Amino acid sequence: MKNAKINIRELGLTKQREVVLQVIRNAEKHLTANEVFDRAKQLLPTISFATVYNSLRFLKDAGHIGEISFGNGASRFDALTSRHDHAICTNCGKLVDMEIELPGEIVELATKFSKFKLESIELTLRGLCPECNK
Amino acid sequence: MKNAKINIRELGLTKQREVVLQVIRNAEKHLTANEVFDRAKQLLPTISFATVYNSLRFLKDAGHIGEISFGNGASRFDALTSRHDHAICTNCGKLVDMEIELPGEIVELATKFSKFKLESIELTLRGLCPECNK
DNA sequence: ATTTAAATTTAGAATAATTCTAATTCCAAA
DNA sequence: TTTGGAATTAGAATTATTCTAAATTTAAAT
Repeated sequence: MKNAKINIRELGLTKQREVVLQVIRNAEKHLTANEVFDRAKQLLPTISFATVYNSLRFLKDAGHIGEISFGNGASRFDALTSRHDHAICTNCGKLVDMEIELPGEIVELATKFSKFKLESIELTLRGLCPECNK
Repeated sequence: MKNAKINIRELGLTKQREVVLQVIRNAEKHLTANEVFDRAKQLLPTISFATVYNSLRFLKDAGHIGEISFGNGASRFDALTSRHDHAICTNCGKLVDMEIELPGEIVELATKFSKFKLESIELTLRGLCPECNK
């Protein structure tokens, strides 16, 4: 057989990028770039900070991960399973994933209104998480 | 008559904060903190950068302005007229306000799902703006 | 096997964005 | 007036992210 070797570059998954993706997939919460770096370094001690950022961008552009960002502090990243929404606590910053089914008419309305070619759409709820609301 | 003088501090509107608010209200687009600073300085040359940031936080907490933030670059601020949504171009960063009426059931669902005490909820559409889609 | 060219990684510097600090000023109430 | 608390100022400090240039890795071509 010819060409038994897989061209890793075509898939775009270098060792470093794979590690970054694993870290994010295995995380119990949404990590910042810094946290991803710390964990990635445990798996691949030579990985550099710049590579983590490069990988995050690459993985995001490739649609493997999502970036969530609010007015405060660093962006956080999550594994993209499917379309989902977020709730963020205005007091402690706690971030929660939500699965809300958006009615088609809402999506249509937003697309028409903005005249944008839609890539993604999400709902963001801000408020107090149960702990902060006590 | 007693107490004819208004206690400016109770309203919270110092000269600086008023200027910042004016700048945002009069802006033809969504400004970054930096842009707000530049414009505020033209109206009130002694205003400092820190004060702009403090004022932005104050005005935001008071509900007079909104902060919009994506994974890239600086936050942007807009005058809060009423609840509204945003579309952001993934290519050029163009930011557009939208007025989409969210069905009550969606809001309810999100509130129930997250168990958060709701403060605000908004829709964010990402995609290509008409110019970038050509 | 070797060479090549392009992409990627690395380490650290540089930049951008935001917050903090300490001294000063402003303001309303006493 | 004096006073105490809040706000402002200037600039330093911190945090977050991107850039740079040299070294390395990779797949394809020789």
